[in-house]
Amino acid sequence: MEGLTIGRVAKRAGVGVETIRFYERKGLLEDPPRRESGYRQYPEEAVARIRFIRRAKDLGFSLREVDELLSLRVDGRTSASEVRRRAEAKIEDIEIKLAELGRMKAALVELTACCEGRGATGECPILEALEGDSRSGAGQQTGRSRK
Amino acid sequence: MEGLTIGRVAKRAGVGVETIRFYERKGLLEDPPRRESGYRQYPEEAVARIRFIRRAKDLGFSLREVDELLSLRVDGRTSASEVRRRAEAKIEDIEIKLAELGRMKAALVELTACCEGRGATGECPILEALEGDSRSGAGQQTGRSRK
DNA sequence: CTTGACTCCGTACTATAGTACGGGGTTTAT
DNA sequence: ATAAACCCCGTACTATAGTACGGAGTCAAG
Repeated sequence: MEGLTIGRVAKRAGVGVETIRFYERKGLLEDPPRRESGYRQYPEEAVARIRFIRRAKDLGFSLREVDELLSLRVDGRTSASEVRRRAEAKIEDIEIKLAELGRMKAALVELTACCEGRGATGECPILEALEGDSRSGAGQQTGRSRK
Repeated sequence: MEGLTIGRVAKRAGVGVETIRFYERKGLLEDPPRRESGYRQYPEEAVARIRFIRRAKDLGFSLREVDELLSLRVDGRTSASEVRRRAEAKIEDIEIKLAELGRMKAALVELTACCEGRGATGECPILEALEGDSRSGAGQQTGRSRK
């Protein structure tokens, strides 16, 4: 047999068959070749692509954003400088997420340390830890953050 | 005036009024005291709490998970060791996210460097960068990751 | 003391990201 | 060669996270 069936791809990627068809409809997965019967035939790479989609989604990227990430390549329609610009924008997004996650982790670490000592914590220890620790959004206003 | 109105909280937190009522219904925000008229009166901290919800959500946590994070405190119903256990589990979740984001960032950095040089990139540079770079999920299987 | 902005509440609607269903054809293992 | 398992497609349904609506009451300024 030539290529993977949708079911095999689904199993390897840890998703349902319907999810793959859904991603295809959404344009996140290009339409794979078919055999005469109409059955989809996937190359091995499809699995990595789906795993990437899943991971990115769990990191708070929407499918639209994931698509943007996956489309970052130089081709006829997109120049190298354009790709570079877009990639840099994404890197910035990621750096923000990294910083936020770092702060959140620090707050939780502080919380576990705190748990060690006394028997009861305050109203909302995470927020307290987050505020006491460093200020970068809890203060007055970080600016317009609505889309 | 005593406390903030819902509209003021919304503006400061960068969300709509309805979102705050929604979070209240979901139990993410405890019901604030009211004045005789029925108007909600929020303490200053409510703003920080809402900002936290927003940030955590953007990091890929569901509202249920955010609630779990916010509920991590020692009180009558929860022992210190239990809180510690749960906090540690969350820290692990975060560490996974941090690692994934780090890998994704590295892939994008590689991509921008690549853009510098030649004029066109491969099929899907991000996935290529992710695979060539280090293997930690692209290989065989990281385990059952479906819920 | 009234007018415009704000709040109340319940209900309904929207977008996103899947999941499930069902009637059919196809593959494959026995 | 036949049944179990798999795949096709379109459509419909679900959960999550909001958004919008509308009629009524409240507040703050002129």
